[in-house]
Amino acid sequence: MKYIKIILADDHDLLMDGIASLLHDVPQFKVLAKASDVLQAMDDIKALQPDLVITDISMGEKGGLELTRFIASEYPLIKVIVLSMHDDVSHIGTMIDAGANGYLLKNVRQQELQQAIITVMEGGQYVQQSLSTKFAKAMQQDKQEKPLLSPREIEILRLIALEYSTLEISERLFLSPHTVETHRKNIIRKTKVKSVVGLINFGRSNGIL
Amino acid sequence: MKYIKIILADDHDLLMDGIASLLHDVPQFKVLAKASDVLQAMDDIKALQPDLVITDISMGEKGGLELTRFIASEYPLIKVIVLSMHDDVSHIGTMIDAGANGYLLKNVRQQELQQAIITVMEGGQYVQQSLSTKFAKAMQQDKQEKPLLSPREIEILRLIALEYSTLEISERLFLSPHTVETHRKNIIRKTKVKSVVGLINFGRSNGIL
DNA sequence: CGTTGAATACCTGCTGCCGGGTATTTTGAT
DNA sequence: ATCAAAATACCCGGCAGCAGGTATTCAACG
Repeated sequence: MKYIKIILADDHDLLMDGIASLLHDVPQFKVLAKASDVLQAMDDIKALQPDLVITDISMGEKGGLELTRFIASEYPLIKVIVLSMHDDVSHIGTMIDAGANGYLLKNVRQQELQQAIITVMEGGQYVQQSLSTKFAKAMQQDKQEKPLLSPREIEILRLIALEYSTLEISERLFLSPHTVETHRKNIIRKTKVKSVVGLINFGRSNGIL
Repeated sequence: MKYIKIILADDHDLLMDGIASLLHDVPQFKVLAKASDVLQAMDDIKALQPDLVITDISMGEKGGLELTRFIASEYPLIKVIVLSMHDDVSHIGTMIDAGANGYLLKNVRQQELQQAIITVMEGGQYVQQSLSTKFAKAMQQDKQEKPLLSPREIEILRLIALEYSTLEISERLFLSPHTVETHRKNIIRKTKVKSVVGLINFGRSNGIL
């Protein structure tokens, strides 16, 4: 492989231009295209067949996740490195599950970015140093803990967050209000929060909402 | 003025490196330093006396705002350009009030960044093209509409979002529970939401939380 | 085949949220 | 000096949310 062909996909053009500029310093990195939305990125991938795509986790409407899944299913040979603003551990797992090979924060230094690209292109996975500790801890917990909330409970939690009352939820899901009550109480018990407000906050910080 | 001396302050090192790299293309731009937190930025400003500081609105703990105010009060001759992830109109006003001379989104293109720097250094104000329309509209609204929520109401909304009950809030603010009740009811009336859940969502989408 | 967890449904009782008022004081703007 | 808005405080009534149970059905897993 002579060059590592790279496509950038991020809705922050400045960042993309910046990354592109940084990558220029390494001769074997070749930035083929910059895409600022998911559709354009997909087109570029089809047309240019890159070796690596560097994308943002939150490109407009959660596009980074979609894009990663698209690449993983359609072009499994193409590597994906995800950049993120958030050090939110739950997002890392989601992206890795979706098929990302690397996960970096946007506060990463040039050197570590280059290291990450090399590692990923050699077939490895690269999670930013400052994150790997935190992530490893979360993974251990995952092995012990069960999913905490059942699918049905998550569904109801989402509806609660959309301002539906218990009665409205029961009508929407063709359930008895009692059942919805029970679910909500179970959610509150499991998450150990005090009120609906706590539920919203829990959902946000755990990537459910 | 031979060079335009620039200091970058942003906790996303990658972005800073990128910007620095972009600015290299213009010979009369000279990046003196990169600071990844507010204190370091202040030190650098004192020591190096730049002509321009480019900073992020959300550097860790809302540091961009602090930094801008610091510069405006201590070194009024130094220009400030603010970069932001959000196209949230409310933030623009805050930063301009704090003394920022330019406001750009991180999706700005290299060319517009350079243009913004030149405009600002010539004594002008520069708000990104794609924002100026929206901003102008918001300004017009501001002349008609009032801030919707009063400072006290915002304070209480924040506490509600932190899972405090009415009673707890009243104790915390040394108020009668009745007063807190009144405030909450006024907030709900003003924002036209149905419940606390709606309040949280309102707060999130309006940058209050 | 038995057990376990998820999903369903119901009951009681209480607290706090919420909608509907009214009213005083303080503050800011004109 | 005056007027408007914000902040403070109180009252009443209704119902939803929440805590604490109990119980049945069904699918999954060993």
